[in-house]
Amino acid sequence: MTDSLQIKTALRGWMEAVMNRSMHDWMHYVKASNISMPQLQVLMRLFYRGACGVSDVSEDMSITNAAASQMVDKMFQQGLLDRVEDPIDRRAKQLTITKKGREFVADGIEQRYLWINEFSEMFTDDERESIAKALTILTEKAIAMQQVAQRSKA
Amino acid sequence: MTDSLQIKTALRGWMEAVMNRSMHDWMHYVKASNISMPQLQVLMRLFYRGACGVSDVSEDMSITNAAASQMVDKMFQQGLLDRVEDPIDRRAKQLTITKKGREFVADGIEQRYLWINEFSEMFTDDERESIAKALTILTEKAIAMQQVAQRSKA
DNA sequence: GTATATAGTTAAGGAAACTTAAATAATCAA
DNA sequence: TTGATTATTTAAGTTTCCTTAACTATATAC
Repeated sequence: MTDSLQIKTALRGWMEAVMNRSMHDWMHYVKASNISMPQLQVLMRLFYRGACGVSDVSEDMSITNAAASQMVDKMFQQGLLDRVEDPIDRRAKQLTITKKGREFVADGIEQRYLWINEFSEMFTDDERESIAKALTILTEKAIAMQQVAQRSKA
Repeated sequence: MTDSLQIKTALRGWMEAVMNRSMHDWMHYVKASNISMPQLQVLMRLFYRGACGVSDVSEDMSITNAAASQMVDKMFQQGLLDRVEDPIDRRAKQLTITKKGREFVADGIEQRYLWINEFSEMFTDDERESIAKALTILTEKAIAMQQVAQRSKA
């Protein structure tokens, strides 16, 4: 299990180095726009995980349904998301991200990843190959794990 | 430059898969406490980059000095940071994170990284070795790049 | 020494994100 | 069909974050 400890340590080190910067960059991106951090959280949920209802938002963010409803309404009026009646359960609403909302998130990702371009130039060819390979394996497993987690929740 | 593209893609894939989860986890951790997201940002700055003045906080967060001063005062009263007069320049204050503040951040990191422990069990021994090696190189360079960026700013 | 710039604080007020409580409307269970 | 549950909304009010404007105190330039 020494190997397990080694990879844990390596992962933590890497995450620490990169997370702060990334979170910081998001906050700046958000501040420069007229979208708030909580609103970004809603957009991210819709961007990455697709349509959901108002109460899914409130659950995701640990706020009351009332708060989620108000926020969603504001975002609807700003054209960041669409809100239509669920044809199957007419009490519920289906929220989907709009083109404008999707572009906001995508541009944020782009901007945050500018440093990746710079960063990527810093390696030798040997390093590049092994790093790309390692990251690919990591990413696959991370996605797999996330899917399992989501399925077991539903 | 095809190799450069490959590593860029791999990095982005990894970041996308993992960053969201991590940011989401931070927000939950913060919401469960009585510390706000902006306050966490201040704590993170002090935690990772050490002591600074009030105007460094306002610059870091892109808010006015007045706003920073108010927030710092609230956090001081909550015992999250210390605020003493700078002996060299008596107009300025030196802000440092307290034990309580440091523990809050450290516990957040711990909690957020629980999944890393689970995640780390998912690899074969071969994978572990190459991944740990790759991540170590990545982390070194990331830290080096950050330090250069900070020095060029000062 | 006087003027100017810099670091921080205080006051007043606005906008946003919450909360609880009460209401509406659709679904489900009997 | 009646009663209970569920999804969402609305209203009223609180707290936090932030702003501008005015102020204090120290440092710096001449």
